[in-house]
Amino acid sequence: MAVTGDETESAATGDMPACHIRSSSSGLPKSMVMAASPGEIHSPQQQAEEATRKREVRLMKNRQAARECRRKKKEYVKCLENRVAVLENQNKTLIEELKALKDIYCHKPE
DNA sequence: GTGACAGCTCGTCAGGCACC
DNA sequence: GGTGCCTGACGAGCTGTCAC
Repeated sequence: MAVTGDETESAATGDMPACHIRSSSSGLPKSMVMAASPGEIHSPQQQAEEATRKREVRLMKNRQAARECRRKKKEYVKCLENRVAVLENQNKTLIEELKALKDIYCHKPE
């Protein structure tokens, strides 16, 4: 069986697979992460630069988050497709089994 | 060759949710 | 409340296919 219990559970609840590990670091360049403290900002130009920098950091983080989100979604869909294949096989086996049992029962001498 | 179309990927925005 | 993360929705750009 290729589908684990956890996957079965998450599929039943509609959640993503449990194999996802959340990374603590953002993966951003240090130059983007290091910010001047608010106390150091005085001029309107510095404030504008700070706002621009913050926006760039936010966009970069969101870009990475979107990539990760899509990767997880693909993985989830793959899990579901595997599960469908497994269940279809099980179904086929059970139908064959039922057919065989019916055969035996119908031809049983009285 | 090329224009139309469908399908896919990516970046961005907006809203919900959890945590503090 | 403020902040950060996650994800659905949307638009833009790219690519493959098909009819002409």
